Amino acid sequence: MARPRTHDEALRLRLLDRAGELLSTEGPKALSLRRLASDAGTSTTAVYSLFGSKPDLVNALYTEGFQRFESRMKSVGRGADPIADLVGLGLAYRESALADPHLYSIMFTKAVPGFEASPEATELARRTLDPLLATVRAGIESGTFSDVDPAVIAISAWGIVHGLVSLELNGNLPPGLDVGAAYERALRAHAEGWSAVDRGR
Amino acid sequence: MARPRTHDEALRLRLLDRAGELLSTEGPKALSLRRLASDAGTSTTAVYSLFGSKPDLVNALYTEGFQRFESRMKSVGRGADPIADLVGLGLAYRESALADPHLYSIMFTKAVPGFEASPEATELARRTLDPLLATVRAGIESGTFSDVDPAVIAISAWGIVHGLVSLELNGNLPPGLDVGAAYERALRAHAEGWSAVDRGR
DNA sequence: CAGGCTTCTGTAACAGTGTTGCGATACGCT
DNA sequence: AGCGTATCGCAACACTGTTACAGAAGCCTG
Repeated sequence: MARPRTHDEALRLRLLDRAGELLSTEGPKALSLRRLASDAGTSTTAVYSLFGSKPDLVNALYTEGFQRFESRMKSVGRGADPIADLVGLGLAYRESALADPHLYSIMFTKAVPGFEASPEATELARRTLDPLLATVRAGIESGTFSDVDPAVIAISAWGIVHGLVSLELNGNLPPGLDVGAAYERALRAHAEGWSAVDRGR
Repeated sequence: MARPRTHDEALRLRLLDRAGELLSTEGPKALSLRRLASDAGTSTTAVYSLFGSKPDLVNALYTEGFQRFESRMKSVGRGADPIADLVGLGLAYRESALADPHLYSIMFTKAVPGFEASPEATELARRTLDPLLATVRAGIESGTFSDVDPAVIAISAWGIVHGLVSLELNGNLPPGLDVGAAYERALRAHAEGWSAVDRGR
């Protein structure tokens, strides 16, 4: 046997970087293998040796996005107030999305038509919710949140955060609105809606 | 002059029907003009006379989707309890999305790469929120909701509803979860979070 | 009823896409 | 040193959206 896996790592990174750049500046339509390869100074075949196919390349971006996302989520600590913690996670979510909108678009909206996330990537995405689940569980234990299935509260929180960010990135929100303030306010109202003390049960 | 606008209306409807069908059964990738025209028994050029381009055809589906959506939203009446009304609107939103998932995907997630909604279609989409705004305003007037900018509450409600439905349609929700029940519960918690009486202000 | 103008539609071409054989190259191991 | 294999570049295939160019079809005017 001879020459097992050389796989130019520099080229791999260059392709991924350029792919993200194309995605963010000109959208998914502009992400073509020929242009990508040409911009990176190589040929389309290199992409196939390095990644396998275009969906596989997108899958690499997908995991990259969720890795950054996971580290941001983990960096949000837990304090004394579960409601504040929940709001903090939501704010981190939005910051993450605004920091890499093009990654967000392939992570949560199917921006690249043929792409399906690999099982490993899907598992990584699922694991991203763990900090949220932990915060919810802590809030239930401390009696702050209603004693329901933690998954339900976590998904509810994920839903409002994801929905608001999607609407913002899609340009569906009315102009002139202070998005940041409205966002935080909505998150707080949502968290308080799950609060047990306010409703006396 | 001669032969002003004949524009076979039957063909137009046939194309739209088949386009929606292709979209729902095989996804956006399978929606090609050649196949669409072939299935409808005509040629690709007909699509260009009837609609203008592929994005314009998608725009027709987009408006179609929002028209159905608007009628569903309008059919949700207002009762005595603004919280129940808000939850009712959210349930109608989900039903609408589940009834036409393929339309939903082009209405809210950019499923077709090159497509941008026309100004008229965008205005129609904006108007869809009017019932929600009216319900929120009524709730503020009756003292049920906090006295903040109605747009903020409306967008918050839209956000959680849209987010949960997006997650559901994307398959991001954990298996084994009773989605309908969790959905309704989340909507109720959210609405109660905006309730003024519970928080004594 | 005939003619002509306009609108529409089908064929075929163009540029572009993802993907894949094929041959050549370059590299790591024996 | 040289063999063997992984990688890469070229070119082709089948497909996409779009459009130039005809031909056909219909409606209004005379």
